[in-house]
Amino acid sequence: MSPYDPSAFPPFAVTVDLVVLTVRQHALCALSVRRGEPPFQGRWALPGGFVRADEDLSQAAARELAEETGLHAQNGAHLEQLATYGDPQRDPRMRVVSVAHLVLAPDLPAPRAGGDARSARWAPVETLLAEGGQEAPGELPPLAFDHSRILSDGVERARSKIEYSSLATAFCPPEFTVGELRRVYEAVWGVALDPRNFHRKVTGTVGFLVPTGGTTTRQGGRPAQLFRAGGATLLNPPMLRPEV
Amino acid sequence: MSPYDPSAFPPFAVTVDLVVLTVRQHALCALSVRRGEPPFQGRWALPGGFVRADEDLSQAAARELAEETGLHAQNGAHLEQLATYGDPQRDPRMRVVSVAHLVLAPDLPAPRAGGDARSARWAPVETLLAEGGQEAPGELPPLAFDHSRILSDGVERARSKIEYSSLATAFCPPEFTVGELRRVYEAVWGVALDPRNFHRKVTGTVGFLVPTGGTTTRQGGRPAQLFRAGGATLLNPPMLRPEV
DNA sequence: GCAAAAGTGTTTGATCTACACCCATGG
DNA sequence: CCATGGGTGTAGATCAAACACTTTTGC
Repeated sequence: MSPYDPSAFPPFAVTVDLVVLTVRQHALCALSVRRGEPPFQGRWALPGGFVRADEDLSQAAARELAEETGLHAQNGAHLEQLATYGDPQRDPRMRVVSVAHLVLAPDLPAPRAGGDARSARWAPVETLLAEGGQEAPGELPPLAFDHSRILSDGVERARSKIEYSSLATAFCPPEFTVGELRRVYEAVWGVALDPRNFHRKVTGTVGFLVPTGGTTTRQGGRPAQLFRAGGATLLNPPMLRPEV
Repeated sequence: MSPYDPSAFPPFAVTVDLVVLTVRQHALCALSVRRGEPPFQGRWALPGGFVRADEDLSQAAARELAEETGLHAQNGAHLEQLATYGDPQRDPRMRVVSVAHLVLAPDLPAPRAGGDARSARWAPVETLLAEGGQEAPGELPPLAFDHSRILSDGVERARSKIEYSSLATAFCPPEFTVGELRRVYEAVWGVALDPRNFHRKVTGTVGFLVPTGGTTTRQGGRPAQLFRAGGATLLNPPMLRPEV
């Protein structure tokens, strides 16, 4: 059998699933949607959907993101491919290969899913990934399909990538303070960082932050300088993540 | 339209493509195979093939690797998923989504493709990625499909991953010297490293190298200690890649 | 002996950590 | 005036770069 005989390939469905992360109230949160139909009806899952016949994978991811959250990737949010999941048993109905994407977004957007706000929500990743044990009120068992695994991989990617890239700024609004950026790192890593050393580090890395000239006191205390993300995408030297 | 209506999804073919890297004669080389049929007949391409109906993606990659090279992933070689490529135009015949995998292998194996040695070969990645310009004798235009892009992504992944993991040992035979490991880094990064500092660094990182007790003079000069890869997979602190 | 590669020691500079200290606002 | 967060200075530890030097083999 020729390896490229078009009549010989088994048919697959291809989907994109989205790990959409944001930082709210000092916690790393992910977007989840409630499934309205079997399988896993009523369970929480990652947003996603089928790739259309004429769409590239990243286009499909951006479209699903806009449809399910109103977020547009070019508007500050960051979108990248995460990994692909193709276990033959991962969907009980048919053979589905899912190309997961990772989105890092600022806190601004309120979730919406087809106009039904109750069927989409932000939840702390610790809550979504807590398996077994008693659930908090309103919490439900692990995510549908293999979405716990996908979410876990996405969180791990985000945690490691903010070490050596400027991606943490994708969690911030267009203008932000050093303290706000530090609280992003603290929320994503789940650690406390020294504010003094953090300030010196990020302001000393050329191309990371650009002062806008403005200041704000929205965090209280002495007015803080406002910054925009600079052009640099790679941090050298990297931010050091404290030992656990 | 329901997003999970089984009758509504467009059909895709799903393949795995392999970026198989090794170090030979102080150069980073990739495995390429000559295409025997259209499209791109006669051109070089990455090895790969269709995912079968009952196979996981990593199983398919391991199977293709064994079929096309005789390499077995558990035998020292490293296999990991790289990225997925799904441009609607990437294959002129039909909609194909390819899940690329990255393989790092020691130099030992001679390539074979269905018994036909002439249709598979190792070539320096610089040669395979050199686009345009005059080709050396026996060289051909860029790889088929989007395989130049895939190879380029795989090389970039390997270059960055040996910084902070012990993966460089996957390029070495089961027992190797510090100098051999250093020449792996030099070939993959295309730089010269200080042998003294390199030696101190790798032997000082706990869990990276385990001395076997043996020595060898296969590189000439004073006999060198032989090592096996230790259990550690993450290098902390990382190997520092010199500025270009 | 000489070339070649292995391995050790030492100096210097960069950088991270920890913490003392001052600054500018709101209440 | 005081609590709160923003920002600077500085001493010690740690680590990497550079390079002089010794060791052990093959020829």
